Amino acid sequence: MSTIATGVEKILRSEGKRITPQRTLLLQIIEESRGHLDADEIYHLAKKRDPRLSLSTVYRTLSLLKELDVIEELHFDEEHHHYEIKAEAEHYHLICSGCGKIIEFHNPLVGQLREEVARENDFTISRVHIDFTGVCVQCRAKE
Amino acid sequence: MSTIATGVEKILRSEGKRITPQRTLLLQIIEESRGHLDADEIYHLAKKRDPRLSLSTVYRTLSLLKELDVIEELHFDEEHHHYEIKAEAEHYHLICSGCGKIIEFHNPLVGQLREEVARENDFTISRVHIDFTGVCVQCRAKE
DNA sequence: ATTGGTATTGATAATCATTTGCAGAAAGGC
DNA sequence: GCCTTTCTGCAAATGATTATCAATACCAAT
Repeated sequence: MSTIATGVEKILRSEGKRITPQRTLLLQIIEESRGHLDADEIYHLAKKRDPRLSLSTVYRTLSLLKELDVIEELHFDEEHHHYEIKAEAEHYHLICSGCGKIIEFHNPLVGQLREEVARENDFTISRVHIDFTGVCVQCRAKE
Repeated sequence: MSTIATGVEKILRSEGKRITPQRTLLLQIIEESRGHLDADEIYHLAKKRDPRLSLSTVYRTLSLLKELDVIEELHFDEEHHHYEIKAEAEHYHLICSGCGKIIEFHNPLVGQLREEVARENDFTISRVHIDFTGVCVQCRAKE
């Protein structure tokens, strides 16, 4: 059913990995909730559907999916990491320091920036990581 | 002597904080080594000059200097953090995945990008965080 | 200079997120 | 269904960072 999950099954198979209910469930959780959950949140959401699930499995699955390039690990200014399905289109994050809300954005200037910086520094850039921290409209109104 | 250290002393005093040899030493280390050290590296460097120094003091001083906005804590794709003197001019990082080298860069496009994104999303942006991961010339040659 | 009050230190234990070892459970090719 | 090998769950281990607490040392006022 879900486009991403079926694609991932192929990748798993081709790597000699197995398709287990835990992996399927975790992938669903990450996919459905479209966004930026951390390991513990994923664990609790998944546990509602499979109470026997262990946190180790969450971490192991997360690192497997990361290896397979299915999800991406995000390092915001926090102690733990967040994960999201690796989208086709690159995007970046806008984080509200008031409410913690995370907004994704795109902008063509990023491409230009990337090219310029690569040229100026003789670098082959493979990953772009941009996040802006600030205050959203709602939080600004509250202050 | 060092411009930064003397400035920091004022800030410390005005906050009722004390100036201790440990703090002075740690600030020197961070300042001298111009760059992106992690807590443990700072600890070992400092310990050479003051063998009685404890790791706790390193962490405490680091978080104090961060509060005072003297240094900045960087979150690269690693488990631990890196620290650097907060430069007047904002800059961003280019990280070589081959040798770990970190290059700082500036680019006027960043300002444009920031403005556009702020306007489009109704955000007041206060911090910009950009890092590009890739391969430097030297490492590319080796492959 | 001495003192006293409080911030700071070093050593150690505690915490939090994440990882690992191991024995039993279960995919999936035969 | 069987058998091999990967996975899982649990518990214990790890690595980075933070908290505790008694001892020490700044520094402002005497």
